[in-house]
Amino acid sequence: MDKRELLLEAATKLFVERGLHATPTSAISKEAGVSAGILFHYFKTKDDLIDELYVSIKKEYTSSIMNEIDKIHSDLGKLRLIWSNSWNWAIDNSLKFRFLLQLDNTSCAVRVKSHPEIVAKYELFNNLIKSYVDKELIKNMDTYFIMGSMFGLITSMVTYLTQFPEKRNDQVFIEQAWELFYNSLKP
Amino acid sequence: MDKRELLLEAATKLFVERGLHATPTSAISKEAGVSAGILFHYFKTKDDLIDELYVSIKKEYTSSIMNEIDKIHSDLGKLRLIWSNSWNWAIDNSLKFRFLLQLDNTSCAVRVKSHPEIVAKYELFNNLIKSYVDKELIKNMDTYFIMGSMFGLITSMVTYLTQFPEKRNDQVFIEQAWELFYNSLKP
DNA sequence: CAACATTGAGTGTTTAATCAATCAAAATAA
DNA sequence: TTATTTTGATTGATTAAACACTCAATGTTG
Repeated sequence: MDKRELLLEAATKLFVERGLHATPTSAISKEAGVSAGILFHYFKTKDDLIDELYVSIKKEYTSSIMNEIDKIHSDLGKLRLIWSNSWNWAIDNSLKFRFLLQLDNTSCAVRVKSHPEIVAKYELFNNLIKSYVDKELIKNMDTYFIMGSMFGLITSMVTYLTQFPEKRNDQVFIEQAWELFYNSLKP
Repeated sequence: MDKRELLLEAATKLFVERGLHATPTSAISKEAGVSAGILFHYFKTKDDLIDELYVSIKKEYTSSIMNEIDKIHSDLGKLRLIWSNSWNWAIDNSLKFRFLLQLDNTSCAVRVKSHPEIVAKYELFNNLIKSYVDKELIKNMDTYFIMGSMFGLITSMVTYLTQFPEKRNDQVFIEQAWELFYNSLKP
């Protein structure tokens, strides 16, 4: 198996479990089952590994948000799909999601928080929101504020579902959470 | 001035600016303007310092939430005060708030995330929400989910206001943000 | 064989934590 | 009051361990 990928996976796990400050590169290579030296063959430095890991996960997440969006035609349906894409990805990839959360709140750690591909995905989403505002489907507020509160609600939903996993398939809960989200946006 | 306090302040600043993994104890004592050794006079280990810092900040935050709540008598007024107490504290103490965010998303780092005093404050808040649910003032959902989404929205509001500080005194924005929050909770 | 992947012992540096030595101030004794 | 002792705060040089990263040697593949 691809050792680079093994290293990234091991790093994700350990960074989330122990934090950046308590995961030496030696622990990462050990967890990945490879030699200590090979890490520096694939990543120039530990910080480079962190950067690349962050960017690759963020890409994966932002890509998943718009998944199958073209299959839905109603505006509200699209919004609901984005909502469910978001929290489903976050729960199916909770380690990766928690890694993002951990790093999004430091000014440091990741030197490259934006990346053309990621920015483009955000722009796509932002434009969709803008069009919804124009159609008066949602509140007329700064679209970045709207995006932010959506991510805030998704984070809280993921935190909650991580604590109570049985609720994930509880249709009543899912419906209520969506309503909570959508009501916050309605004009 | 109290050197213990100086150390905690310096640590907050550096942890947020550089992250836990990139702030040696020597940097903390230097920033605080004290000797390297004194840190270990006040805190047994670096991890102890992190723990104590987390608990003290969390206490401060949870205490601020209910500030002057007894001066307001209407239910909705209380909820709105809690909302504004929360985001005002977070913005007035943005370093401390970002430190909390940073650590709340790691399973590690802080070994003591709960503390009787903190838990008590949460319970107080939780009971208030419960009474609101009973009065059908807000949605009938799990109160912990409601609390969580409130913190999610506050976090996003703080992130936004940090980026656009001029909005803090924009009454239209403040009103819209409150409405966004309250609409998400209305039955 | 050539090119690249992989190893793990080795290197120099940084780190948390210690500790003997000062210092200031308070408590006690004369 | 003054002299003496005790206490705890404070220092910074020191230490032992942990760390990121290197590299010569070895393996693998086409």
